[in-house]
Amino acid sequence: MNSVKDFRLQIAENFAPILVEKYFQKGETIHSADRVCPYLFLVNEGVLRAFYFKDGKDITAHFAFTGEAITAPDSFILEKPSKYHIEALEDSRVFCVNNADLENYLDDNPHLEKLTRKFTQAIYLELLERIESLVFLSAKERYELLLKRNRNLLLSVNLGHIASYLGITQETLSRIRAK
Amino acid sequence: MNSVKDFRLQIAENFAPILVEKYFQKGETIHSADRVCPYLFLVNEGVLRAFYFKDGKDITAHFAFTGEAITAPDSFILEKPSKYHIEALEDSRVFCVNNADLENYLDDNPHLEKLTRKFTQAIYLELLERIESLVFLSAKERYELLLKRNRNLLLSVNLGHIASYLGITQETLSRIRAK
DNA sequence: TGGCTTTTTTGACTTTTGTCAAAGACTTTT
DNA sequence: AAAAGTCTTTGACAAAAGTCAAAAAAGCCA
Repeated sequence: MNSVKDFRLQIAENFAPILVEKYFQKGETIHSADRVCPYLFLVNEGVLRAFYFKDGKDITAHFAFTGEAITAPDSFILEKPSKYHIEALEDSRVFCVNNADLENYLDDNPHLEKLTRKFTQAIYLELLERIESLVFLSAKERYELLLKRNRNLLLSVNLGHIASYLGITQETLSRIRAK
Repeated sequence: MNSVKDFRLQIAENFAPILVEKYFQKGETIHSADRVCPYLFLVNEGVLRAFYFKDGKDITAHFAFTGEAITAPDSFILEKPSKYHIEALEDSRVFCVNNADLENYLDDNPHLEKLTRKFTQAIYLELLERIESLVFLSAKERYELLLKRNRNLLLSVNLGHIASYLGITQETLSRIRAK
C-alpha cells in the first residue's frame, strides 16, 4: 500500500469533476519541450514516456505504465517551459489533470489537500528508490528490476529507450540481455 | 526561487508553534535505524547526514547543510521503522518537526496545506536533479557539482561518505581528487 | 612529543561499461 | 516479395571504475 498505484482509485473518485479522459495513439506526442506542461497524466491503459535531449541524445526520464502517473515535473511544478517531451508508446487512455483546475479545485475542497500531499509523497518515495537503484545496483540488476516491475516492457519500449532510462548505452543493455 | 532553501523563512514563520529547536554535537546520532523517525529536521546551522548499511557498507543517502532539510523519508512518510540512521557531522542547530504535530497543526490550519505541498514538490525536484546527475554525469562531474553546492563539504565530511553518496568507491574519489 | 587510530592515497590488476563500426534482424511500405 | 527504414546485436578496442593490499598522511590524546 502507499504506492502511487494505490492512489489511483482515490484520485478517480475524489477528483472526478476535473479529470478529463483522453485517448492517444501509439507514437503520438502528448507534450513538447520548451512549452509549459500544465497537465499531470494518469495512465488508465497504455504506456507513456517522458524524455529529453542531452548532447543530441534522447534520454528517457520516466515511463508510466497502466496505473501510473507522469508529467514534465519541472514544468508542472514550476510552471516554466519544460525540457521534457512526453509521448505515447502504445495506444493509451489517460486522465489529464490540469494544474490550474487542480489548484482551484483544491481551494474549493481543502479537505483534498491532504490526499494530494500524500500522493506527492508517494511519488517522492518512488524517486528515492530509483536513486538507490542507480547508486547501488549494477546495470544488469537495474534492468532486471525494471523488467520485474513491468513484464510487458519489451513489447512497447525499444532498447535504446530502456538503456537511457537505466543510464547505460544500448550496446551494454543488448549484451546484458544476451547474458 | 522555489528551491528547498527558499522555503526556510516561510516555514519558520508559519510553523513557529510546532518547531522545536535542538542542538546536536558533532558525531551525535540523531536517529537510529529500525525505529520510526517521526521528525523532519531543518538545519539552521551545521551539517547532518542520513545513511544506511548495505552489504555491511555505510552508504550516505543524503547530506543536509545549513538551510536544508533531512529526515528518514521511508519512516517519516510511511510511519514505519527506518533503514536510515541520521547523524550530525558538525555541531548543529536544528528545527525538529514532529510528524503528528505537523498533521494536527495542518488540520487546524488548512491554509498551510498548500505551502506544505509546495515544499514537498520542491524536495521532489531536488531528487529529480540528483537522478539526472547519476544518469548522466561522470563520477568526476558529480563530485564537482556537489562541491559547488557546498564549498565546506570537505571540512566536515570524510571521503568515504562523499564517495558512497556519489555512488563510487573511496579509492576512485581519491584519484579523481588527485586529478 | 610520541604513539595510536582513523582517513586518505597509491599501486597493480580485474571487471564493467563505453565507443565506433558494421552486420543482422525486424517492420513497413510499395 | 523486394526495398527502405529502423532497431538490435556483435566485434574489437578504449576508458572508467572496482578490488585488494599496503603505505602515507592526518587527527587525536595522554
